[in-house]
Amino acid sequence: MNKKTSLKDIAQHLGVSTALVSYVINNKEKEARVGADMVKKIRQAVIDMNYQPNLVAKSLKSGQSKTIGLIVADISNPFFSMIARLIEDEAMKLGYVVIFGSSDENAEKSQSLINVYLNRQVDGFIISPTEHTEQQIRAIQKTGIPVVLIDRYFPDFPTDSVRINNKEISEQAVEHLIDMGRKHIAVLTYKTKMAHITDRTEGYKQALKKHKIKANKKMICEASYHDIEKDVKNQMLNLFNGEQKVDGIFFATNSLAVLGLKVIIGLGIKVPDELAIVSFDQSDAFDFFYAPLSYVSQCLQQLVKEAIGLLIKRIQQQSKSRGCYESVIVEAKLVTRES
Amino acid sequence: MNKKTSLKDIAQHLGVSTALVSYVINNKEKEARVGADMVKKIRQAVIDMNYQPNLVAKSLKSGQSKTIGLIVADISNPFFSMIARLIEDEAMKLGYVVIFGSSDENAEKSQSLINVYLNRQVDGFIISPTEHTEQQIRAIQKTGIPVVLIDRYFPDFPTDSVRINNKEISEQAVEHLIDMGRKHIAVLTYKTKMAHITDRTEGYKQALKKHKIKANKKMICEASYHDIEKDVKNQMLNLFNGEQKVDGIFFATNSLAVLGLKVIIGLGIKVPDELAIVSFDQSDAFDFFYAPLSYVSQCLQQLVKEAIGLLIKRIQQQSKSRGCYESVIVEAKLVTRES
DNA sequence: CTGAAAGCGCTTACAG
DNA sequence: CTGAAAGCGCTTACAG
Repeated sequence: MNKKTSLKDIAQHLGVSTALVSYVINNKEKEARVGADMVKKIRQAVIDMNYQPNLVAKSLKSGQSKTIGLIVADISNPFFSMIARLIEDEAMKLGYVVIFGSSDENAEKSQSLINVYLNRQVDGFIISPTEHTEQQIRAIQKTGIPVVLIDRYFPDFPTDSVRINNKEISEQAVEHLIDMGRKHIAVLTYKTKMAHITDRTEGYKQALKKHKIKANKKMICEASYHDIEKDVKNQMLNLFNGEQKVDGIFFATNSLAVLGLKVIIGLGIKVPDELAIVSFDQSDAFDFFYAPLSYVSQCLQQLVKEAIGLLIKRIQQQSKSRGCYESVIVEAKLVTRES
Repeated sequence: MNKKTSLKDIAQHLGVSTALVSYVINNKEKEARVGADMVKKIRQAVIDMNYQPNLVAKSLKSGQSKTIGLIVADISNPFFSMIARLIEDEAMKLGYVVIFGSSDENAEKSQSLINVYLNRQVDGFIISPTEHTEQQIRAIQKTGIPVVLIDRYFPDFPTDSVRINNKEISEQAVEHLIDMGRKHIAVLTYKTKMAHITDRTEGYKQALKKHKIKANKKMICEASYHDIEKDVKNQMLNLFNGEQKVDGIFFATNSLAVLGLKVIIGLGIKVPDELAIVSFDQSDAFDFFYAPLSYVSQCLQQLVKEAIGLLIKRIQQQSKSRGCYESVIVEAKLVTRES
């Protein structure tokens, strides 16, 4: 358990002040005009004594923890774990470490995660927020610690955010179904007020409108986050067992698509003959479906890159440019396949 | 950007020493015999001034960062992201935060993650290690910081570790295939020396031996981590296009199973008529396969619970019991379905 | 019951 | 070119 060697240990060992050692370690020997032989001696001692800086002390002194706090709905959801992975890579490159937490679509959990992160002095937040957390985000902003929303956002609320063009791409997706000759198109979405989802429903409506297809409330199926399996099942069964014909469906997320597809398989509905499908995002599962699904492809890599870029920029400019926020929209694209 | 209020601010505001405030905040007013009205005044000020402790300073002083460093092969792999999620939940409950990193089966990345975590003074490590990292683990142990291996382990190397009974459950899985009347059973596994995988191949061999089925090297297919898609494809095509009959296959992980199944589907092989299958772990994808797969189910929840439990125990007993390590084996079970 | 002070490991103006 | 010293925000023996 040989205690870790500190700056002081090296200084004592060499009979010099800690200041010298600190300068050399941080490669500031130039600025501090440390003697060349002193530099050599110190560098050697650093190696000999296997010195490892205590980053906690450094953080306390510098006020920078070099830590990013990540909050998503659920890190075990493939969509978010992929985002987490990409954030990790980008952050590491820049000398940051990522701490993560899952809010489970629960505003209280979100708040408690934020509190923990604040107390731990994270340098910045990347959050995919949950309903009713506007004030939490606002509170972070007030502290002056940068926060960038990713994927999800609040349209009436000024924040830095990075997301895709949900509405437009959804419109395109549904238009694709219409182009394939479908006229009775349903959508399966979440029961939520979050804009990234309602935008998708909006896009759906707009596509119908554009092509003069009358919207029908029954064709809009909503599942709650908390009872998703049961809800999807019920909604889908209602939809396909109703008197209303359905020959196309748009899934607003891949989790919904995975569950929805199961029902479709269970009902023995033939894709694409009886039903054409477009989904959001990819899933391993889709590859096992006999008709490869058409889907909306978001470039998560780019999404993350923009988010980290923006966050780091904010961290560096600090307190300046308060109250001036940026929205980055990454273009998603439609990949059409057999479904 | 109203600077955060510190202990000192409160003390000054009240005209008392920081010691008092510290005691009250940490609920040590009893031990320190702080006056009741003083306690009241301080508690009020803490609320009024919206005091939030600086955990970095606390860490520096206490030597405890209340942080756990998690290293897995790839956080975006569903197996690991599920583990991450469970670790997060357990850790949070205990007041710990988790920082994560992906080693990509690369010893150098693993080392650099470990270094970063050490410098950041994590209180403990949970690692699913990569090949050739024994010495890295050893080095952590030497520092006195607890490390628990999860899922993967080094058989000839003393560490705390939590894992399943890979060999026995694999033997059972293959025996199940034999019980179903299969005699020409292949295994698809990784090309690695890591014991959690080789144990599975051993279990396979043992099952054959027990039932007096001659082993055949050609039936053991290995894919490398780094070229998994191509390797699986080639190996599987070789296997099924060879003159050797194959009527059963055991997939050593779910990633392998997902890729392997695609080939099987591509070749139009009928499951279970022509080929019986047992896989490791679950996947969303399997639900879309026409014959629900039999699989080995590991209880990740329990795995994580044991791992965190062991880690916390080590953290608490600190330096004591050096060189004495524990291996916890969680029993996996075989779930048999149609395949 | 309360305060003054040292110290965790580091950085950085300021002297000399 | 180098050292002494203050300070980041906290805790905790030690006096009184």
